[in-house]
Amino acid sequence: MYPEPLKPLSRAFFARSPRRVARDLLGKVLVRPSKIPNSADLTGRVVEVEAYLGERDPAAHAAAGHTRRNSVLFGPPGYAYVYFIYGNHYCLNVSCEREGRAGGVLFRALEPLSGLEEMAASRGVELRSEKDLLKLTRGPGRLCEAFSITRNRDNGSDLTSSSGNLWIGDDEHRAGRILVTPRIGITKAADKSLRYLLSGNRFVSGPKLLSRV
DNA sequence: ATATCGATTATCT
DNA sequence: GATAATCGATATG
Repeated sequence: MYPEPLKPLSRAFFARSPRRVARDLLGKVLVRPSKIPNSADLTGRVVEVEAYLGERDPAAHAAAGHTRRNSVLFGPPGYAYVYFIYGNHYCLNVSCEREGRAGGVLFRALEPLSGLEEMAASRGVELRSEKDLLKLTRGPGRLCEAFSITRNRDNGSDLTSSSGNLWIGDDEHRAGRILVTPRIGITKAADKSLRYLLSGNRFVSGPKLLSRV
């Protein structure tokens, strides 16, 4: 299934700028141990992320300063920041930088690898054709629903521990060509190019990249 | 194919 | 009271 066994990423991996963490997260694997006995863990390869820079980034939740909601972003690196948005969806980030300095990376899309049936059940979709795979983890709200990620369960959990119930692994997969574009779904600082994605991967969210005139 | 809009709630002004 | 790091449904070319 994987080129190499999955090894959790180190704390030091996340103790860097969100830009570098975001770029290096492409190709890594998000892991949710299955809650159903004897069934496959939920795993997906990271194919699209966005960097959020901290208090000086108007689009970042940290821009408002330290609040109860965003406190994970100001804590140590490698922890899950999960928030609820539009009354409907959760989004998953991982904290970066160091304690006291906010920064994070938003997971925008995964390529599902294992546990697809359980993901489909959580998403309420039927897997009839190849195209249905795109409904599982393409988009930040969708991937959270597929992995049953909620604020109550997952906000503040350590993503560097393979004994935790959500973590990020490295199987030494080589990421392909990386594209950098402006972030999407935001209104502030929408011009900054802080979205990183694997070129040509069909699980990347958003409109297809066309040559703009 | 792209465009617009409603859902539904935590958070902040 | 307004807004939001979204999604899915509906409308229209």
